[in-house]
Amino acid sequence: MIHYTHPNRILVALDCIIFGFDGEELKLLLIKRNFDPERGKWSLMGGFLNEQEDLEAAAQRILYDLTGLTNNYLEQLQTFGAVKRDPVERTISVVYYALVNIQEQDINAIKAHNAYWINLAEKPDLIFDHNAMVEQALRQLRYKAALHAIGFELMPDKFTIPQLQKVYEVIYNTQLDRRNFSRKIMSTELLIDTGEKDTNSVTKKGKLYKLNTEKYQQYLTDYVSFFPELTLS
Amino acid sequence: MIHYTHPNRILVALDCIIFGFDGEELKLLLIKRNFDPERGKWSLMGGFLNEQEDLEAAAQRILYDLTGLTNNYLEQLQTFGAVKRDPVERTISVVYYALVNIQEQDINAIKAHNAYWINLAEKPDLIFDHNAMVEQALRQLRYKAALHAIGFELMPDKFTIPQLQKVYEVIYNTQLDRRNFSRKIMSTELLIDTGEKDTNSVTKKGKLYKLNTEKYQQYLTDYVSFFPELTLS
DNA sequence: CCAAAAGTGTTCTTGTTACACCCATGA
DNA sequence: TCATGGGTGTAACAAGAACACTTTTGG
Repeated sequence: MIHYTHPNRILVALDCIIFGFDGEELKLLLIKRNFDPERGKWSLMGGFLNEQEDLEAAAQRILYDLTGLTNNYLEQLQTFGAVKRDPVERTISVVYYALVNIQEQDINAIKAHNAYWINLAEKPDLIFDHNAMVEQALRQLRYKAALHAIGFELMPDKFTIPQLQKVYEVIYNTQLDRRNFSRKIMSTELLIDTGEKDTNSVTKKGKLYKLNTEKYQQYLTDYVSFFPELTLS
Repeated sequence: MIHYTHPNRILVALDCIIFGFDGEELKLLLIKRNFDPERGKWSLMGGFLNEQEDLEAAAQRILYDLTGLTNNYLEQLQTFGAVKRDPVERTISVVYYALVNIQEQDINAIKAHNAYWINLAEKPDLIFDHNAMVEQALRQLRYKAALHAIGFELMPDKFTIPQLQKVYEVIYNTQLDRRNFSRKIMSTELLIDTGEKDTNSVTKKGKLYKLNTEKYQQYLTDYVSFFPELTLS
Protein backbone atom coordinates (compact mmCIF):
# COMPACT_ATOMS: atom_id res chain seq x y z
CA MET A 1 0.00 0.00 0.00
CA ILE A 2 1.15 3.50 -0.88
CA HIS A 3 1.46 6.05 1.91
CA TYR A 4 2.00 9.78 2.13
CA THR A 5 5.49 10.67 3.26
CA HIS A 6 4.12 13.03 5.90
CA PRO A 7 5.03 11.47 9.24
CA ASN A 8 2.44 12.79 11.68
CA ARG A 9 -0.38 10.35 12.12
CA ILE A 10 -2.57 11.45 14.98
CA LEU A 11 -5.10 9.81 17.27
CA VAL A 12 -8.65 10.71 16.22
CA ALA A 13 -11.37 10.57 18.85
CA LEU A 14 -15.08 11.28 18.69
CA ASP A 15 -17.24 12.77 21.41
CA CYS A 16 -21.02 12.86 21.49
CA ILE A 17 -23.21 15.46 23.10
CA ILE A 18 -26.54 13.75 23.65
CA PHE A 19 -29.56 15.93 24.31
CA GLY A 20 -32.80 14.58 25.69
CA PHE A 21 -36.06 16.01 26.96
CA ASP A 22 -38.09 14.43 29.75
CA GLY A 23 -41.14 16.66 29.47
CA GLU A 24 -39.73 19.19 31.88
CA GLU A 25 -36.06 19.84 31.35
CA LEU A 26 -33.44 19.68 28.64
CA LYS A 27 -30.99 16.98 29.64
CA LEU A 28 -27.53 15.74 28.79
CA LEU A 29 -26.41 12.13 28.87
CA LEU A 30 -23.10 12.18 30.72
CA ILE A 31 -20.64 9.53 31.82
CA LYS A 32 -19.36 9.20 35.36
CA ARG A 33 -16.01 7.75 34.40
CA ASN A 34 -15.04 4.48 36.02
CA PHE A 35 -11.98 4.18 33.81
CA ASP A 36 -8.77 6.09 33.17
CA PRO A 37 -7.85 8.81 32.51
CA GLU A 38 -9.74 11.15 34.85
CA ARG A 39 -11.49 8.27 36.62
CA GLY A 40 -14.37 9.50 38.79
CA LYS A 41 -14.95 12.67 36.83
CA TRP A 42 -17.74 13.52 34.41
CA SER A 43 -17.29 13.46 30.66
CA LEU A 44 -19.07 13.12 27.36
CA MET A 45 -19.41 9.73 25.75
CA GLY A 46 -16.55 9.19 23.37
CA GLY A 47 -14.38 6.72 21.54
CA PHE A 48 -11.69 6.39 18.93
CA LEU A 49 -12.03 6.26 15.17
CA ASN A 50 -11.11 2.87 13.77
CA GLU A 51 -8.94 2.38 10.73
CA GLN A 52 -11.66 0.94 8.53
CA GLU A 53 -14.57 3.00 9.74
CA ASP A 54 -16.24 6.06 8.25
CA LEU A 55 -16.33 9.03 10.59
CA GLU A 56 -20.13 9.21 10.62
CA ALA A 57 -20.36 5.48 11.27
CA ALA A 58 -18.06 5.82 14.26
CA ALA A 59 -20.30 8.48 15.77
CA GLN A 60 -23.30 6.26 15.22
CA ARG A 61 -21.50 3.31 16.79
CA ILE A 62 -20.64 5.31 19.88
CA LEU A 63 -24.19 6.56 20.23
CA TYR A 64 -25.55 3.06 19.75
CA ASP A 65 -23.15 1.54 22.28
CA LEU A 66 -24.35 3.94 24.92
CA THR A 67 -28.08 4.21 24.26
CA GLY A 68 -29.04 1.26 22.11
CA LEU A 69 -30.53 3.82 19.74
CA THR A 70 -30.16 4.12 15.99
CA ASN A 71 -31.97 6.46 13.70
CA ASN A 72 -31.52 9.51 15.86
CA TYR A 73 -30.86 13.03 14.80
CA LEU A 74 -27.07 13.06 14.71
CA GLU A 75 -25.06 15.92 13.33
CA GLN A 76 -21.41 16.77 13.27
CA LEU A 77 -20.69 19.85 15.31
CA GLN A 78 -17.02 20.71 15.05
CA THR A 79 -13.57 19.23 15.44
CA PHE A 80 -11.52 20.26 18.45
CA GLY A 81 -7.82 20.15 17.86
CA ALA A 82 -5.76 22.16 20.34
CA VAL A 83 -2.41 20.46 20.91
CA LYS A 84 -2.81 20.13 24.67
CA ARG A 85 -6.54 19.38 24.78
CA ASP A 86 -5.95 15.79 25.87
CA PRO A 87 -3.13 15.56 28.44
CA VAL A 88 -2.46 11.88 27.74
CA GLU A 89 -1.55 12.16 24.08
CA ARG A 90 -2.15 14.56 21.21
CA THR A 91 -5.67 13.68 20.09
CA ILE A 92 -8.10 15.58 17.94
CA SER A 93 -11.77 15.07 18.66
CA VAL A 94 -14.57 15.20 16.12
CA VAL A 95 -17.66 16.20 18.06
CA TYR A 96 -21.20 15.17 17.19
CA TYR A 97 -24.42 16.13 18.86
CA ALA A 98 -27.52 13.99 18.98
CA LEU A 99 -31.15 14.60 19.82
CA VAL A 100 -32.75 11.50 21.26
CA ASN A 101 -36.12 10.40 22.40
CA ILE A 102 -35.52 9.51 26.04
CA GLN A 103 -38.45 7.10 26.07
CA GLU A 104 -36.81 4.75 23.60
CA GLN A 105 -33.38 4.38 25.12
CA ASP A 106 -31.85 1.12 26.33
CA ILE A 107 -31.64 1.51 30.13
CA ASN A 108 -29.24 -1.39 30.54
CA ALA A 109 -26.76 -0.09 28.00
CA ILE A 110 -26.75 3.24 29.77
CA LYS A 111 -26.23 1.66 33.17
CA ALA A 112 -23.41 -0.47 31.82
CA HIS A 113 -21.58 2.69 30.80
CA ASN A 114 -22.26 4.36 34.13
CA ALA A 115 -24.13 7.14 32.32
CA TYR A 116 -26.80 9.47 33.71
CA TRP A 117 -29.23 12.02 32.37
CA ILE A 118 -28.34 15.36 33.92
CA ASN A 119 -30.36 18.56 33.67
CA LEU A 120 -28.47 20.98 31.49
CA ALA A 121 -28.89 23.60 34.19
CA GLU A 122 -27.09 21.31 36.63
CA LYS A 123 -24.27 20.22 34.34
CA PRO A 124 -21.19 19.35 36.38
CA ASP A 125 -17.72 20.39 35.33
CA LEU A 126 -16.49 18.08 32.57
CA ILE A 127 -13.02 16.85 31.71
CA PHE A 128 -10.70 18.28 29.05
CA ASP A 129 -12.46 20.68 26.70
CA HIS A 130 -15.82 18.95 27.03
CA ASN A 131 -17.37 22.03 28.65
CA ALA A 132 -16.60 24.09 25.58
CA MET A 133 -18.05 21.33 23.41
CA VAL A 134 -21.34 21.38 25.28
CA GLU A 135 -21.48 25.14 25.15
CA GLN A 136 -21.05 25.14 21.43
CA ALA A 137 -23.53 22.33 20.93
CA LEU A 138 -26.16 24.31 22.80
CA ARG A 139 -25.46 27.32 20.65
CA GLN A 140 -25.82 25.18 17.55
CA LEU A 141 -29.02 23.61 18.82
CA ARG A 142 -30.52 27.06 19.35
CA TYR A 143 -29.39 28.09 15.95
CA LYS A 144 -30.83 25.07 14.23
CA ALA A 145 -34.07 25.00 16.12
CA ALA A 146 -34.76 28.61 15.16
CA LEU A 147 -34.49 27.75 11.48
CA HIS A 148 -35.61 24.17 11.24
CA ALA A 149 -38.20 22.03 12.89
CA ILE A 150 -35.80 19.87 14.87
CA GLY A 151 -37.61 20.31 18.17
CA PHE A 152 -39.64 17.24 17.22
CA GLU A 153 -36.57 15.05 17.50
CA LEU A 154 -36.73 15.36 21.25
CA MET A 155 -40.40 14.38 21.46
CA PRO A 156 -41.95 10.96 21.92
CA ASP A 157 -43.93 9.53 19.01
CA LYS A 158 -47.16 11.05 20.22
CA PHE A 159 -47.20 14.39 21.98
CA THR A 160 -49.35 17.42 22.66
CA ILE A 161 -48.72 20.95 21.49
CA PRO A 162 -48.04 22.22 25.02
CA GLN A 163 -45.37 19.54 25.40
CA LEU A 164 -43.74 20.69 22.18
CA GLN A 165 -43.93 24.27 23.37
CA LYS A 166 -42.12 23.27 26.53
CA VAL A 167 -39.22 21.92 24.47
CA TYR A 168 -38.75 25.22 22.76
CA GLU A 169 -39.10 27.13 26.00
CA VAL A 170 -36.38 25.00 27.56
CA ILE A 171 -34.04 25.24 24.58
CA TYR A 172 -34.23 29.02 24.60
CA ASN A 173 -34.78 29.43 28.30
CA THR A 174 -37.77 31.66 27.68
CA GLN A 175 -41.58 31.77 27.79
CA LEU A 176 -43.75 31.55 24.70
CA ASP A 177 -47.33 32.60 24.18
CA ARG A 178 -49.50 29.49 24.09
CA ARG A 179 -51.90 30.82 21.46
CA ASN A 180 -49.32 32.15 19.04
CA PHE A 181 -47.22 29.02 19.39
CA SER A 182 -50.14 26.77 18.63
CA ARG A 183 -51.19 28.76 15.59
CA LYS A 184 -47.68 28.81 14.19
CA ILE A 185 -47.13 25.10 14.64
CA MET A 186 -50.50 24.22 13.13
CA SER A 187 -49.88 26.46 10.13
CA THR A 188 -46.86 24.32 9.23
CA GLU A 189 -49.10 21.27 8.76
CA LEU A 190 -46.34 19.26 10.43
CA LEU A 191 -48.72 17.71 12.93
CA ILE A 192 -51.29 15.00 12.38
CA ASP A 193 -54.09 14.62 14.91
CA THR A 194 -54.06 11.03 16.19
CA GLY A 195 -57.55 11.39 17.64
CA GLU A 196 -56.18 10.31 21.02
CA LYS A 197 -55.83 12.40 24.15
CA ASP A 198 -52.99 12.72 26.63
CA THR A 199 -54.02 10.50 29.54
CA ASN A 200 -51.15 11.63 31.74
CA SER A 201 -52.49 15.12 32.12
CA VAL A 202 -54.34 15.88 35.35
CA THR A 203 -56.65 18.56 34.01
CA LYS A 204 -58.02 18.91 30.52
CA LYS A 205 -56.37 16.24 28.35
CA GLY A 206 -54.64 17.71 25.33
CA LYS A 207 -54.86 16.28 21.83
CA LEU A 208 -52.08 13.88 20.94
CA TYR A 209 -50.41 14.59 17.62
CA LYS A 210 -47.85 12.72 15.62
CA LEU A 211 -45.33 14.12 13.21
CA ASN A 212 -46.16 14.37 9.53
CA THR A 213 -42.86 12.79 8.51
CA GLU A 214 -43.26 13.64 4.83
CA LYS A 215 -43.70 17.35 5.50
CA TYR A 216 -40.96 17.10 8.07
CA GLN A 217 -38.41 16.01 5.47
CA GLN A 218 -39.05 19.24 3.59
CA TYR A 219 -38.73 21.36 6.69
CA LEU A 220 -35.38 19.79 7.52
CA THR A 221 -33.81 20.96 4.27
CA ASP A 222 -35.89 24.07 3.69
CA TYR A 223 -35.05 27.18 5.56
CA VAL A 224 -37.92 28.31 7.74
CA SER A 225 -37.79 31.11 10.22
CA PHE A 226 -39.36 29.13 12.98
CA PHE A 227 -39.35 31.55 15.87
CA PRO A 228 -38.52 35.14 15.05
CA GLU A 229 -39.71 35.98 18.54
CA LEU A 230 -36.64 34.22 19.92
CA THR A 231 -33.27 35.84 20.06
CA LEU A 232 -30.24 33.65 19.60
CA SER A 233 -27.26 34.24 21.85
CA MET B 1 5.43 10.02 27.45
CA ILE B 2 2.20 8.19 28.15
CA HIS B 3 0.09 7.02 25.21
CA TYR B 4 -3.37 5.58 24.74
CA THR B 5 -3.29 1.90 23.91
CA HIS B 6 -5.59 2.44 20.94
CA PRO B 7 -3.50 1.65 17.88
CA ASN B 8 -5.10 3.60 15.08
CA ARG B 9 -3.33 6.87 14.50
CA ILE B 10 -4.57 8.49 11.33
CA LEU B 11 -3.31 11.12 8.94
CA VAL B 12 -5.11 14.43 9.49
CA ALA B 13 -5.31 16.87 6.60
CA LEU B 14 -6.87 20.30 6.28
CA ASP B 15 -8.51 21.79 3.21
CA CYS B 16 -9.47 25.42 2.70
CA ILE B 17 -12.30 26.78 0.62
CA ILE B 18 -11.35 30.36 -0.14
CA PHE B 19 -14.09 32.70 -1.35
CA GLY B 20 -13.39 36.04 -2.96
CA PHE B 21 -15.37 38.73 -4.75
CA ASP B 22 -14.00 40.82 -7.61
CA GLY B 23 -16.90 43.25 -7.87
CA GLU B 24 -18.77 41.04 -10.31
CA GLU B 25 -18.59 37.39 -9.41
CA LEU B 26 -18.13 35.14 -6.40
CA LYS B 27 -14.84 33.35 -6.88
CA LEU B 28 -12.93 30.39 -5.52
CA LEU B 29 -9.18 30.17 -5.15
CA LEU B 30 -8.27 26.78 -6.61
CA ILE B 31 -5.01 24.94 -7.20
CA LYS B 32 -3.99 23.47 -10.52
CA ARG B 33 -1.92 20.66 -9.08
CA ASN B 34 1.66 20.36 -10.29
CA PHE B 35 2.39 17.67 -7.73
CA ASP B 36 1.19 14.17 -6.88
CA PRO B 37 -1.30 12.66 -6.37
CA GLU B 38 -3.73 13.75 -9.08
CA ARG B 39 -1.17 15.97 -10.79
CA GLY B 40 -2.76 18.28 -13.37
CA LYS B 41 -6.19 18.23 -11.78
CA TRP B 42 -7.92 20.94 -9.78
CA SER B 43 -8.17 20.87 -6.01
CA LEU B 44 -8.62 22.97 -2.91
CA MET B 45 -5.58 24.26 -1.06
CA GLY B 46 -4.68 21.82 1.68
CA GLY B 47 -1.99 20.46 3.94
CA PHE B 48 -1.34 18.18 6.86
CA LEU B 49 -1.71 18.86 10.55
CA ASN B 50 1.64 18.92 12.34
CA GLU B 51 2.26 17.19 15.64
CA GLN B 52 2.78 20.37 17.66
CA GLU B 53 0.25 22.58 15.93
CA ASP B 54 -3.26 23.59 16.95
CA LEU B 55 -5.87 22.77 14.36
CA GLU B 56 -6.93 26.39 13.88
CA ALA B 57 -3.29 27.45 13.55
CA ALA B 58 -2.77 24.88 10.82
CA ALA B 59 -5.70 26.28 8.85
CA GLN B 60 -4.29 29.76 9.22
CA ARG B 61 -0.86 28.59 8.14
CA ILE B 62 -2.25 27.00 5.00
CA LEU B 63 -4.23 30.11 4.12
CA TYR B 64 -1.22 32.31 4.75
CA ASP B 65 1.08 30.13 2.65
CA LEU B 66 -1.23 30.48 -0.30
CA THR B 67 -2.39 34.08 -0.11
CA GLY B 68 -0.02 35.90 2.21
CA LEU B 69 -3.11 36.96 4.13
CA THR B 70 -3.72 36.84 7.85
CA ASN B 71 -6.65 38.25 9.70
CA ASN B 72 -9.27 36.88 7.35
CA TYR B 73 -12.63 35.51 8.16
CA LEU B 74 -11.80 31.84 8.70
CA GLU B 75 -14.25 29.33 10.05
CA GLN B 76 -14.23 25.59 10.45
CA LEU B 77 -16.81 23.97 8.25
CA GLN B 78 -16.83 20.24 8.84
CA THR B 79 -14.57 17.23 8.96
CA PHE B 80 -14.76 14.74 6.13
CA GLY B 81 -13.86 11.21 7.14
CA ALA B 82 -15.05 8.53 4.75
CA VAL B 83 -12.58 5.65 4.71
CA LYS B 84 -11.94 5.79 0.96
CA ARG B 85 -12.07 9.55 0.50
CA ASP B 86 -8.34 9.75 -0.20
CA PRO B 87 -7.17 6.85 -2.39
CA VAL B 88 -3.55 7.16 -1.29
CA GLU B 89 -4.03 6.51 2.40
CA ARG B 90 -6.78 6.80 4.94
CA THR B 91 -6.88 10.50 5.74
CA ILE B 92 -9.49 12.59 7.41
CA SER B 93 -9.77 16.20 6.36
CA VAL B 94 -10.82 19.10 8.54
CA VAL B 95 -12.29 21.68 6.19
CA TYR B 96 -12.22 25.43 6.74
CA TYR B 97 -13.68 28.16 4.63
CA ALA B 98 -12.33 31.66 4.34
CA LEU B 99 -13.65 34.96 3.03
CA VAL B 100 -10.87 37.13 1.69
CA ASN B 101 -10.46 40.56 0.23
CA ILE B 102 -9.05 39.86 -3.22
CA GLN B 103 -7.38 43.28 -3.39
CA GLU B 104 -5.03 42.48 -0.53
CA GLN B 105 -3.69 39.11 -1.60
CA ASP B 106 -0.06 38.30 -2.33
CA ILE B 107 0.02 37.66 -6.09
CA ASN B 108 3.42 35.99 -5.97
CA ALA B 109 2.46 33.52 -3.28
CA ILE B 110 -0.57 32.54 -5.32
CA LYS B 111 1.47 32.12 -8.51
CA ALA B 112 4.02 30.02 -6.65
CA HIS B 113 1.28 27.59 -5.71
CA ASN B 114 -0.14 27.54 -9.21
CA ALA B 115 -3.45 28.84 -7.89
CA TYR B 116 -6.16 30.72 -9.77
CA TRP B 117 -9.34 32.59 -8.96
CA ILE B 118 -12.20 30.79 -10.67
CA ASN B 119 -15.78 32.00 -10.93
CA LEU B 120 -17.92 29.79 -8.76
CA ALA B 121 -20.25 29.31 -11.70
CA GLU B 122 -17.35 27.89 -13.73
CA LYS B 123 -15.91 25.65 -11.04
CA PRO B 124 -14.12 22.69 -12.63
CA ASP B 125 -14.44 19.18 -11.29
CA LEU B 126 -12.24 18.81 -8.21
CA ILE B 127 -10.34 15.82 -6.85
CA PHE B 128 -11.47 13.47 -4.09
CA ASP B 129 -14.47 14.80 -2.16
CA HIS B 130 -13.55 18.43 -2.73
CA ASN B 131 -16.68 19.05 -4.77
CA ALA B 132 -18.84 18.10 -1.81
CA MET B 133 -16.75 20.34 0.41
CA VAL B 134 -17.35 23.35 -1.82
CA GLU B 135 -21.03 22.58 -2.03
CA GLN B 136 -21.32 22.50 1.72
CA ALA B 137 -19.25 25.63 2.15
CA LEU B 138 -21.53 27.52 -0.18
CA ARG B 139 -24.53 26.31 1.78
CA GLN B 140 -22.89 27.46 4.99
CA LEU B 141 -21.96 30.82 3.49
CA ARG B 142 -25.58 31.38 2.49
CA TYR B 143 -26.70 30.35 5.92
CA LYS B 144 -24.30 32.62 7.71
CA ALA B 145 -24.77 35.61 5.45
CA ALA B 146 -28.52 35.49 6.02
CA LEU B 147 -28.03 35.78 9.77
CA HIS B 148 -24.85 37.74 10.17
CA ALA B 149 -23.19 40.63 8.43
CA ILE B 150 -20.33 38.66 6.92
CA GLY B 151 -20.84 40.00 3.40
CA PHE B 152 -18.45 42.79 4.37
CA GLU B 153 -15.57 40.32 4.63
CA LEU B 154 -15.52 40.05 0.88
CA MET B 155 -15.40 43.81 0.29
CA PRO B 156 -12.41 46.11 -0.07
CA ASP B 157 -11.82 48.66 2.69
CA LYS B 158 -13.93 51.29 0.96
CA PHE B 159 -16.96 50.34 -1.05
CA THR B 160 -20.33 51.60 -2.22
CA ILE B 161 -23.71 50.24 -1.25
CA PRO B 162 -24.42 48.94 -4.77
CA GLN B 163 -21.16 46.99 -4.61
CA LEU B 164 -22.21 45.43 -1.34
CA GLN B 165 -25.60 44.63 -2.81
CA LYS B 166 -23.87 42.83 -5.66
CA VAL B 167 -22.09 40.57 -3.14
CA TYR B 168 -25.37 39.45 -1.68
CA GLU B 169 -26.93 39.02 -5.09
CA VAL B 170 -24.08 36.79 -6.14
CA ILE B 171 -24.07 34.75 -2.94
CA TYR B 172 -27.77 34.00 -3.30
CA ASN B 173 -27.89 34.09 -7.06
CA THR B 174 -30.82 36.48 -6.99
CA GLN B 175 -31.82 40.10 -7.53
CA LEU B 176 -32.45 42.54 -4.70
CA ASP B 177 -34.37 45.79 -4.66
CA ARG B 178 -31.90 48.67 -4.56
CA ARG B 179 -34.06 50.86 -2.36
CA ASN B 180 -34.96 48.26 0.24
CA PHE B 181 -31.39 47.01 0.37
CA SER B 182 -29.99 50.44 0.95
CA ARG B 183 -32.46 51.27 3.66
CA LYS B 184 -31.82 48.02 5.46
CA ILE B 185 -28.06 48.37 5.39
CA MET B 186 -28.17 51.97 6.55
CA SER B 187 -30.49 51.11 9.42
CA THR B 188 -27.82 48.80 10.85
CA GLU B 189 -25.45 51.76 11.28
CA LEU B 190 -22.68 49.43 10.11
CA LEU B 191 -21.47 51.86 7.47
CA ILE B 192 -19.51 55.07 7.92
CA ASP B 193 -19.54 57.62 5.12
CA THR B 194 -15.94 58.35 4.13
CA GLY B 195 -16.96 61.49 2.26
CA GLU B 196 -15.25 60.10 -0.83
CA LYS B 197 -16.85 58.94 -4.06
CA ASP B 198 -16.26 55.90 -6.21
CA THR B 199 -14.04 57.16 -9.02
CA ASN B 200 -14.19 53.89 -10.95
CA SER B 201 -17.84 54.31 -11.79
CA VAL B 202 -18.65 55.59 -15.28
CA THR B 203 -21.93 57.29 -14.43
CA LYS B 204 -23.01 58.82 -11.16
CA LYS B 205 -20.32 58.12 -8.58
CA GLY B 206 -21.59 56.36 -5.49
CA LYS B 207 -20.62 57.28 -1.96
CA LEU B 208 -17.75 55.27 -0.55
CA TYR B 209 -18.38 53.81 2.87
CA LYS B 210 -16.17 51.98 5.29
CA LEU B 211 -17.18 49.43 7.88
CA ASN B 212 -17.99 50.53 11.42
CA THR B 213 -15.80 47.85 12.94
CA GLU B 214 -17.11 48.36 16.45
CA LYS B 215 -20.73 47.82 15.45
CA TYR B 216 -19.60 44.97 13.26
CA GLN B 217 -18.22 43.03 16.20
CA GLN B 218 -21.68 43.06 17.75
CA TYR B 219 -23.33 41.93 14.55
CA LEU B 220 -20.95 38.98 14.26
CA THR B 221 -22.05 37.49 17.54
CA ASP B 222 -25.60 38.80 17.63
CA TYR B 223 -28.22 37.08 15.61
CA VAL B 224 -29.73 39.36 12.99
CA SER B 225 -32.13 38.29 10.33
CA PHE B 226 -30.29 40.03 7.56
CA PHE B 227 -32.32 39.12 4.52
CA PRO B 228 -35.67 37.49 5.13
CA GLU B 229 -36.46 38.13 1.50
CA LEU B 230 -33.91 35.48 0.58
CA THR B 231 -34.62 31.81 0.69
CA LEU B 232 -31.85 29.46 1.69
CA SER B 233 -31.50 26.25 -0.24
C1' DC C 1 -29.54 66.64 -23.37
C1' DC C 2 -29.72 61.89 -22.90
C1' DA C 3 -28.56 57.30 -21.04
C1' DA C 4 -27.14 54.85 -16.98
C1' DA C 5 -26.48 54.25 -12.33
C1' DA C 6 -27.20 56.22 -7.53
C1' DG C 7 -29.96 58.20 -4.00
C1' DT C 8 -34.40 58.88 -1.32
C1' DG C 9 -39.75 58.49 0.20
C1' DT C 10 -44.39 56.36 0.44
C1' DT C 11 -47.95 52.96 0.34
C1' DC C 12 -49.64 48.34 0.70
C1' DT C 13 -49.44 43.97 2.49
C1' DT C 14 -48.08 40.41 5.50
C1' DG C 15 -46.66 38.36 9.64
C1' DT C 16 -46.03 38.93 14.58
C1' DT C 17 -47.51 40.21 18.96
C1' DA C 18 -50.64 40.99 22.61
C1' DC C 19 -54.62 39.92 24.71
C1' DA C 20 -59.75 37.51 26.27
C1' DC C 21 -62.90 34.10 26.36
C1' DC C 22 -64.61 29.29 26.49
C1' DC C 23 -63.91 24.19 27.32
C1' DA C 24 -62.59 19.82 29.65
C1' DT C 25 -61.12 17.44 33.70
C1' DG C 26 -60.51 15.73 38.48
C1' DA C 27 -60.64 16.89 43.09
C1' DT D 1 -68.06 24.17 41.57
C1' DC D 2 -63.66 25.54 41.26
C1' DA D 3 -58.79 25.48 40.02
C1' DT D 4 -55.82 24.12 36.32
C1' DG D 5 -54.43 23.68 31.95
C1' DG D 6 -55.96 23.24 26.87
C1' DG D 7 -58.18 25.18 22.69
C1' DT D 8 -59.56 29.09 19.54
C1' DG D 9 -60.31 34.12 17.72
C1' DT D 10 -59.35 39.09 16.95
C1' DA D 11 -57.37 43.62 16.91
C1' DA D 12 -53.13 46.46 17.01
C1' DC D 13 -48.66 46.93 15.37
C1' DA D 14 -44.21 46.47 13.05
C1' DA D 15 -41.57 44.86 9.32
C1' DG D 16 -41.03 43.72 4.60
C1' DA D 17 -42.15 44.22 -0.35
C1' DA D 18 -43.45 46.86 -4.17
C1' DC D 19 -43.10 50.83 -6.54
C1' DA D 20 -41.80 56.23 -8.71
C1' DC D 21 -39.36 60.10 -8.88
C1' DT D 22 -35.05 62.96 -8.62
C1' DT D 23 -29.90 63.51 -8.99
C1' DT D 24 -25.32 62.99 -10.82
C1' DT D 25 -22.17 62.02 -14.40
C1' DG D 26 -19.94 61.38 -19.06
C1' DG D 27 -20.54 61.27 -23.71
